[in-house]
Amino acid sequence: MQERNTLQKRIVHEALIEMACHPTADDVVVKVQSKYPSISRATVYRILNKLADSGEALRIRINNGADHFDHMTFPHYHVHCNNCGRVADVKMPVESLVDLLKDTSGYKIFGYSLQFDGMCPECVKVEEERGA
Amino acid sequence: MQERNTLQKRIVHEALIEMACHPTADDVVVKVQSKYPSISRATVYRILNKLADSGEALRIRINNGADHFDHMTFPHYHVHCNNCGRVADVKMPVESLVDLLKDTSGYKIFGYSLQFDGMCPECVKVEEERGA
DNA sequence: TCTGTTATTGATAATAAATCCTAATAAGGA
DNA sequence: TCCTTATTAGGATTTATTATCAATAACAGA
Repeated sequence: MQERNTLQKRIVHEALIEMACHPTADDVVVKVQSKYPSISRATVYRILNKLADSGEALRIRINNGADHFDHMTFPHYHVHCNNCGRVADVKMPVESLVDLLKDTSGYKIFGYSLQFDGMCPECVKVEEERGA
Repeated sequence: MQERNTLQKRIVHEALIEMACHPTADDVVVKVQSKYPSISRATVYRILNKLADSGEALRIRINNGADHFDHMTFPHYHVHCNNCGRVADVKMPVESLVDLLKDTSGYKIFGYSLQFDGMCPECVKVEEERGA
């Protein structure tokens, strides 16, 4: 038996899809508890992590604050307002990244951070040796 | 009197420059305390934050762990190894981002996150009104 | 050089976010 | 239905970081 389809998983995933904004885990807890008061905070965190790991959701890390989550529909980027803390989608083609300062979306852009996730050559090697 | 040039600031900044890796705040605390045992953890955090705010250092947020810091020399990106947790520089031109999967650097790239920091139109407006 | 102001520090308490722990629960195969 | 075990609830705990505040020390001016 691999993975179980629980009420909690369905409700959390559904809540994330419904929330068009970019909620923090805690936002999701509040939302979900309005429908299902007995759900545990740890459960919501666990399910959100699983969704993020499987690629069904995106985790957005913000300086000086909690992680935000985003139901993945299409590849896109995010702007974080340093003032109010809100996170919004950016529908900007990657190619124009270099023209950041000319952005006319109404956002004042101070900077950006790009981070790759993967596995370094050393770890790839170890993994391969273990597999072989 | 604006900003004071203290021994602590000099030592922390110097340590960050010396550390070619991408240390966490705690790594820097350990390093700095080897030279200057009485320095406080809070002081190191405070100074690192100031460096990051002023653009002299870069804060790199990693899933599931402490922030890493990087002495800024030139614009570049980072790879985080999901396996060992190490962070390394990526000297990849932005233009080739779309060709991620063809990357031949030896890293297995699973994904990336790009995040802008700035101020949203609503906040820009409020700021302007307050200033005027 | 001495002195006063105040930015900064050290030490520790406090906070925030997320995870761990474990008994209880319930999904779903037989 | 029963059994196995993945999953949950709920609180305790951990980890990273910040707040607090008295003590210290930069540095401008006398």
